Amino acid sequence: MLADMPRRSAADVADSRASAVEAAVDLASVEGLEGITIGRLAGELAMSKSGLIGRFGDKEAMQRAVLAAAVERFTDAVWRPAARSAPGLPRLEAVVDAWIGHLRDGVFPGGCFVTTASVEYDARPGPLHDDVAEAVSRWLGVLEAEARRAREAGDLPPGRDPADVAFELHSLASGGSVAGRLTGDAAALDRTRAAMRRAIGLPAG
Amino acid sequence: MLADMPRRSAADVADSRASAVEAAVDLASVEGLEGITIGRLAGELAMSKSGLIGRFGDKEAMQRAVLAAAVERFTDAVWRPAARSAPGLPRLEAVVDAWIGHLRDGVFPGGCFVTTASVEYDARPGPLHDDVAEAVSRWLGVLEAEARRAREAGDLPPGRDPADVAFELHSLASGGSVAGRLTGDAAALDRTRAAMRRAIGLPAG
DNA sequence: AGTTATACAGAACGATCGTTCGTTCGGTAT
DNA sequence: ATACCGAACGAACGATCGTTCTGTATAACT
Repeated sequence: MLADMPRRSAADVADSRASAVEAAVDLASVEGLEGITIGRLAGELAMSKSGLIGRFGDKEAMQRAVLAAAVERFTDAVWRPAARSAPGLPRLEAVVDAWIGHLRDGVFPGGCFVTTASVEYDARPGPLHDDVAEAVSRWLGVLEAEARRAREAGDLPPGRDPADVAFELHSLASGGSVAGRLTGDAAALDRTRAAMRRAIGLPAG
Repeated sequence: MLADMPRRSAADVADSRASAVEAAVDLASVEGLEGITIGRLAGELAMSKSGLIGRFGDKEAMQRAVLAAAVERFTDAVWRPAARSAPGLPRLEAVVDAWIGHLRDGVFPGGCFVTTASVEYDARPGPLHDDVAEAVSRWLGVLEAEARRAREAGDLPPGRDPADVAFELHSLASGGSVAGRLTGDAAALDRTRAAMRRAIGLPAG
């Protein structure tokens, strides 16, 4: 017997909390993690403020859960598909395509969630800063490892620092997504994709 | 006679309002343009909320004035010094150095102001969105014109689209500044500078 | 000197913020 | 059948939000 199992239907509970978090991810991708309001979110979910926040404890815990869910959504949309490609340069190429694709498909209604969160907390200390920084660092580490494998396979110039490659890919995707969305430049994602491919020595095609 | 001149000492009035705006720029570069609070700002300036907001009319007008001042500060720090270099590639090179330099020097205590504002308003319509978009578009236009001159001088590959170059430079600076600040990567600005130089065909040095 | 306009303080407005209660209700275990 | 847990509610808390109004002191102009 599982002594610490939830007494109530586990599926229902998880669904309720998970759907709240997913709605909050969409809202926060537009308004920012700091722009979330318990009242507004509760209104959209047709539940009471106290009922909503009771699931998390306090607002900060909710924000952290929302961030974690957004990272998960990004991983599902970008990393998981790309990880099916062969390690090294092919996988980096697939990452670029999935990355651009998830921006084009509107996986986050307000643009790249992690970028929004990065800007919100890059100059403000606290647990959320640390969470965002940890997520970005981990992603950069993944990219760097892949770039290193590509270099070892001879698919990148030997002088090219894998950490530089990772950082450049991230900067391009992050900055390009914001600028394109802001100015309404329809070609922005194409420009970004071409620049990212250039960064890993691939033809623009 | 100047019929519509301010009745009060024009210099004093301008100073008072200007210093409020400058303080607000510093605050907003950390907390965001949306994170500014009339109460907080008034407290820092040791004046009343009503006295402060009376200078602008309402909060949105104040935010627009703050944004305009931040753009001016960026122009002073980045464009004006670089514009002394010869048009084309030399000027682009100077822009890169001034751009990185203003980030390194902490011209904005919370990182690049326009990037913060871009993220805040890239998914939210309104006058502030339009102001930010206009500022970014103008800056991209300046970069593009310079890239075009560089290409005409034969300092850039003929196949390279000047708009692509401008967009890539902006993406790198914007995204790199945020990621570096967030993760505390001391080498981030160097990486960004190297990537920006690569984007205009210059050696990393 | 008298008049006028302005800058600012102070107080108050309704709204909303995040949080904390006490209560109710449905489901599970004993 | 009883006890209990957890989810969710409605109501209220003090704090703060942006805004408005009123009074006043001061500077500028006649």
